[in-house]
Amino acid sequence: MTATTLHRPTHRDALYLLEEAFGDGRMVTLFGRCTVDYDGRATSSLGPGDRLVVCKPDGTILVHTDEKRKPVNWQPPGCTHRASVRDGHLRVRSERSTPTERLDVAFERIDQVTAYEVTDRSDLRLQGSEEDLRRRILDDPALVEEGFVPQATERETAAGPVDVFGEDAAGRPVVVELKRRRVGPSAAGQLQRYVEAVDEEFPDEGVRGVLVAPSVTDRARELLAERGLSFVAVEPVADEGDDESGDGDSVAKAEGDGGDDGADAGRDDGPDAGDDAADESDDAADDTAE
Amino acid sequence: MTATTLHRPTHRDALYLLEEAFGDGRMVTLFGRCTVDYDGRATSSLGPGDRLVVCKPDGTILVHTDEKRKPVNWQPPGCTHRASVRDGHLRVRSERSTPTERLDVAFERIDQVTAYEVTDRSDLRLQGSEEDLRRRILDDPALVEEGFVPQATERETAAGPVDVFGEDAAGRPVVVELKRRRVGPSAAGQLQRYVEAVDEEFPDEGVRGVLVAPSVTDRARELLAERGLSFVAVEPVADEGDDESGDGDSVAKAEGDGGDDGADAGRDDGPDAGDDAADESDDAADDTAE
DNA sequence: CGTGCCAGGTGCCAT
DNA sequence: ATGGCACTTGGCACG
Repeated sequence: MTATTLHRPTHRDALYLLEEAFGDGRMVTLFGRCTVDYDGRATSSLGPGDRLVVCKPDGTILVHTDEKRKPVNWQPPGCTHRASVRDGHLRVRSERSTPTERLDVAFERIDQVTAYEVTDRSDLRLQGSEEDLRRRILDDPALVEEGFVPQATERETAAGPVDVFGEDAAGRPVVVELKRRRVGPSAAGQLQRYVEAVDEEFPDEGVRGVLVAPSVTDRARELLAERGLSFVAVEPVADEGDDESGDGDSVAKAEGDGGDDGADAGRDDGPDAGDDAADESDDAADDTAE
Repeated sequence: MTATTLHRPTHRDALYLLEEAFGDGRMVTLFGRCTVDYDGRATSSLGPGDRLVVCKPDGTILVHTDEKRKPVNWQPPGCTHRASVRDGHLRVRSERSTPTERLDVAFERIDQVTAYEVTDRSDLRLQGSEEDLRRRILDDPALVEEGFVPQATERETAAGPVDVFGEDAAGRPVVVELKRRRVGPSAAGQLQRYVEAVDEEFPDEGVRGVLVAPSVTDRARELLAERGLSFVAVEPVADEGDDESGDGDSVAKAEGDGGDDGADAGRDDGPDAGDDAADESDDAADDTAE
């Protein structure tokens, strides 16, 4: 079996399962009413409430409430988990050093504990990063400007590595800074530091700086102008044509709303199948509840 | 009941539970073998593997593997969850607009689905933030320097709001930038922008800039020196005396290690109770497995 | 809504 | 370990 679950366990039984799971590297989720205390880079305390706690075999621990993407409390990978029963509470403690940090979760009631055997060898393939943008620039340097010739990436300077370094049609050195999304003043400052550094390497050659990004804030634009730097607008991802959507048989829809949604539980958005264009070849073996 | 669980459910049964849970604002966890595809600000795809999926009633969805603190894929609050059964897979789709993003999780096997009723009214109390540091500076301006007189916080300038603005013993304007931890070059740049902006408001008054932080990197120190800015070392949190640790009855210990720990499942670290100094008043009603 | 900035940021890779 | 920086950064406050 790959998932072992206890419902409403005693603290002692929950402890046994945690022992086993921690011992053989299984992932654990706990759900119940608990308080959370953290002390480390900062300090925090959280009163009683129902939360989902996830303990990973790599030493990560996450405490999630019913809101937000970020855990309300956590501990990063590399920590040591311990569990014990004290004062009528099941306590899960996670600690690390450098820096010294400690997280305590104290359950007064445990609704469920589950230990999972996880096997996952797949790696995420992500596109649209700054890395992609760099490849695009190298593929087509004219995106920066006509006549631009890239000569190096990640070229080291006294101010740190420059994304793309090259020269323009007139042979002047060009420093290119890439950003995959809209940039603010800090990017202008970063670019200027690079230009200044390269300028010391090539005195009197009139080193230029170009910021490549989808867009720029007003203030950053001003800063660039003040400092004689240029901006070139380039979308972070190549045109990926049409995104097909539409899913025919929508079921189990949740609006994603805090809570006070009142009376809106209508489930009568049923007959909307067969939207428009034939999208994916998804129209096979549909099994829809109801 | 506050947790409803299905073990090894059919896709159809899992779908029913998802419907209900999405409908009445319960939190859901799914565990099983799945693939994940994302398209939005970037694009990603993840091959088959065992993962834990968390769907929150606020529209958040998280896909966690057995490693790392960050979900391998996710969708932020405010999204709309839908579930359906297609091509022999249970598909959970989460979408939003502005920006348009879509996440699809396709389960080929579901080991467990659970719906939780979450009630959590407690707010996290966090200490050690920049806000705390600001209060300390205002309490004791001499931490910045002898004779410093704060006049405003978050004072607006052309370069943005200044953390603390005031004047020194000689009546010169002082811009104070606060950082709760060790700072790098970007903080120096930020402070310089502020000083330049205030300098335009008070020409010829010799506006000064002070960076207050626990410590500073070498490069940032150089930049500050070049630009005539000062640095003052201040610890982010007031001395909180002694941190007590030690927990006597450690049980269910997990090292926090990738996986290849070989033979180390020994559970014979038992007789280490009663460590050293009498720590907390925790020594009551201890119930320890074994 | 965009704009700007802090965060217990996290993660990755360099020295 | 420290440093520098990208990130589907996330989150909040403000215009």
